[in-house]
Amino acid sequence: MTLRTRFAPSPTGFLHIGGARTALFCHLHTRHYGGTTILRVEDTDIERTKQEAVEAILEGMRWLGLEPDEGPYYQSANSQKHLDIADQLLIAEQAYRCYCSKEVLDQMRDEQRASGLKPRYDGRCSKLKSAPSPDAPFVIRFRRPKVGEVIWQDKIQGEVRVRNDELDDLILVRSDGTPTYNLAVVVDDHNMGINLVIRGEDHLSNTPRQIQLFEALAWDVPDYAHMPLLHGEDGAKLSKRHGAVSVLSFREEGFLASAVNNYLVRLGWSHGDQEIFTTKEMEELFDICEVGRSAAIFNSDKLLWINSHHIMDAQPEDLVDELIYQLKLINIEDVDKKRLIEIIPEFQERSKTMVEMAQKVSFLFVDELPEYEPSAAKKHMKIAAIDPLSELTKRLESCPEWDIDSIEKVFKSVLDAYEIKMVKLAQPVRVALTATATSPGIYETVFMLGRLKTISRLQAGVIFLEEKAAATE
RNA sequence: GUCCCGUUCGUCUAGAGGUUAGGACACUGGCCUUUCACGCCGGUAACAGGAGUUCAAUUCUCCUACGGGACGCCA
Repeated sequence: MTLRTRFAPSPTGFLHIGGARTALFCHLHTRHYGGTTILRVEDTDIERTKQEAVEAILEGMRWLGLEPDEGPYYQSANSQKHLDIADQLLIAEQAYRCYCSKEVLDQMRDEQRASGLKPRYDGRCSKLKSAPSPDAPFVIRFRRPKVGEVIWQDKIQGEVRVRNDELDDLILVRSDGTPTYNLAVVVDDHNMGINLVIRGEDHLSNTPRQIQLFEALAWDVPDYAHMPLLHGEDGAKLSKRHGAVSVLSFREEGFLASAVNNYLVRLGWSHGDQEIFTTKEMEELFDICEVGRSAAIFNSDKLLWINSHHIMDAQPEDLVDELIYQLKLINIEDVDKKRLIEIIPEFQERSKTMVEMAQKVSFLFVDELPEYEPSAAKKHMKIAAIDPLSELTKRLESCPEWDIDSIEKVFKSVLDAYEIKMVKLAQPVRVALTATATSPGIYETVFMLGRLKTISRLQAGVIFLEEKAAATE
């Protein structure tokens, strides 16, 4: 039997990091076993459904490379099928009409809570022979088994048992005639041939009810795997309030999709001492059965570290589009892609994010360098550097070739002529060329910048120093 | 409140009835060095508490504490 899994988000907002993790685990486990992934939008609550949300979820999945093999299907498109099943249950007396108003139910729950009971429907309408009045509004409730228990072998949680008397008769069809989530899921999972349900642990308590429904309908019960939740830094379930931002904001912040996936897969799952995984490795190695049962806390430091490794390990060709994207955000446009690919290797092990990389390469593309960073200027732009710097400028200007070796020779010759150490020359040059105290190797920096910009920035550096010297006299 | 689940360094995790309780992030000392990084070597740091089973428990059982989830005509 081939594996069929589904990711079933409700379209009420963007795809956040917790949802992404569920989608990822679904995707990886299914790939590992050569199955089929299905995306099904759980939009049975029309009120709360937003079309933009569906788009946002899709976009998030696309970015992470988690596109489903089938779908998106919309649960609302199957309403009639859901209702037919409800009718079938009604006829078989496995369901009944309940006429209790919301007020009555609220009051009942309040009373139960007050006397220390678990709030749940007491089944008062289950024995009703007829409607209290001909046009009384009603919901359809499932007549659940009262004795015994539901037991299933959860792929993550192990054996789970729930006594039937802990449960109540859940609503299958609302008073407005629309099917509820619990009915829809069971019918759709069955119709779509889903044989493994991977979802968050917050659904654990729905599972026994759904199993009861499967059994009442004499359908095969799928396997279940309930993932421990991902918590925010404060230890509570992720929500809009604590950092459950759209996964797409990670792209904005310069994270690679593969790094985000890598980070998420290590929350609850491990493979020996390995920390860095390519997407391919994850697909080969991951198994939902190996996932642990305790919740993890989101930690951005580790994500950052993993991202830096994915940047280092990437091919420049695979980074260039993200770099262009980030450069645009800081108003650097129309850069030559080929040139970018050539310079990227110099920045890969210096950038933890693509945002950082964009900042670090920006000195190569701007016409006007910003003011020198005060601390860099103070530390390295010393008056003593005037002569070596202007001499270097001259020699670079007349250097016959423009390659790393020739540039190095010019530097060495200036060093010899003035009997100074490399730092004394390299750092002032770096500040003059980049306005900062950090950059790739100085020969590489000079080479990448090109002769024209190098010479003019060095000249500007000399002038800066001369003015400083004049001012201190 | 009721039901369910969880608890190994600050964080993510490995681990087995007997281990110097391993790795990673973060922090930190050093090396490398033209800067920043990368890399390398080292350091600090954990089995929530209490009973029981056992020659032996952090590992098995129970209780407590703490944390989380669920208790909707939401999904």
